Amino acid sequence: MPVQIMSAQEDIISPSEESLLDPRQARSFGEALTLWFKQAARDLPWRRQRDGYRALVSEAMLQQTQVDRVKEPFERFMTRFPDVLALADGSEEDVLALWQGLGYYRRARLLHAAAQVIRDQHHGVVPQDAATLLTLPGVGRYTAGAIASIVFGERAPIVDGNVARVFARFATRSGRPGDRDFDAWCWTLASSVALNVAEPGVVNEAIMELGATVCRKHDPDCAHCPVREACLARASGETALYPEVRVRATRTTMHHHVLVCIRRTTSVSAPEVLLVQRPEKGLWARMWQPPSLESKKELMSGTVTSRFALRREPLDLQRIEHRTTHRDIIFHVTRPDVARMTEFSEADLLTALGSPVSRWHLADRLDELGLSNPHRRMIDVAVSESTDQS
DNA sequence: AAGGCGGGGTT
DNA sequence: AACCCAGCCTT
Repeated sequence: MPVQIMSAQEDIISPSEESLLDPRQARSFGEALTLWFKQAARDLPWRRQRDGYRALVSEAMLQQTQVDRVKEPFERFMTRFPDVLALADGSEEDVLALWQGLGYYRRARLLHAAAQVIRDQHHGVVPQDAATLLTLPGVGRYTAGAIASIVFGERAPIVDGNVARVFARFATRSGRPGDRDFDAWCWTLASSVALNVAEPGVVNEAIMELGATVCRKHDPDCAHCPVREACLARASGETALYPEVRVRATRTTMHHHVLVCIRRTTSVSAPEVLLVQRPEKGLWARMWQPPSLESKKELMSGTVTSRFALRREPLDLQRIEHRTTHRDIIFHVTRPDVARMTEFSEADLLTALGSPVSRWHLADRLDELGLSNPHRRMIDVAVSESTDQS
């Protein structure tokens, strides 16, 4: 008998539809996916050896980040912090540096904090059950369920973007991810799967893998889907209609007026760049960058130079556009003439910018610190041009 | 419940 | 140019 969604009887208190796979159908669904996964699974770094720590690190990196972008940073991270105690004892600066380029840098600090909780409250052993994992910083119900089920075999459900897409198509369920009813339906369905299949961790990972490689958002490869016979969207040719599109946040534009100061203490020494640490909260929290002013609108050149405590016009101004999901940032990069560096007071400059924490750092060792990609790039450009001139 | 949080690949 | 991604935390 093919796998089919069965509607549960109406709940008097909650009239919202609750769909469940009955146990027999869940087992059939899981069996098909298990067989498929065992021959179709990609070779990924965190799958080669399974343990709680590797799962914790990989799942943190994979939050809202595509698999291909995580492979290299994961290997780097595991080399530098091979176990949870090494991570817990590491500095936040090193952790942020290793997170370079991954984005959503708060994840790095939360992972660091989680490692310290594990060291201090769990005898240095990564918890193995979803309920305890859920108490760790940066670990939500998806991450807790993923580690508990995939590594330790717990019957814990997981729903990520892939799972939601597979379920929505399989059952032609209307609604959009992020919508309360839709999300609750997904978690209910995931629970009925986890509770009834032989290997819940394998099936959980298989559903995600299916969503990532076969049941793709665009151009799904239904011909190679192990559950195509039971998929309602496939039957009606409506895979493109599920799930419904998520409502998008509006994007705002910000202007960052950046001063890239480069010095050489002697003519032969390597160049150094002046860096400040960003505030505790907000964009690129506690990461390093050249001093800057941020504003909604572009500041006049005179305003910038006076606020920067510079008496003369800067030599050049480079415009760099950087876009993220939530904002467009236009960097206006000013590079003071090295010969004029003595004409302003570094302390006055930093006071004017409200940047209490600063340091001169070797420009060829930026990989020791956490810097955003655009800041790293603009420093590299400035250093290479200053080297050309000398 | 809604908004903030990166960056790059894909369409 | 717009979309999305192995989500989570804060307000």
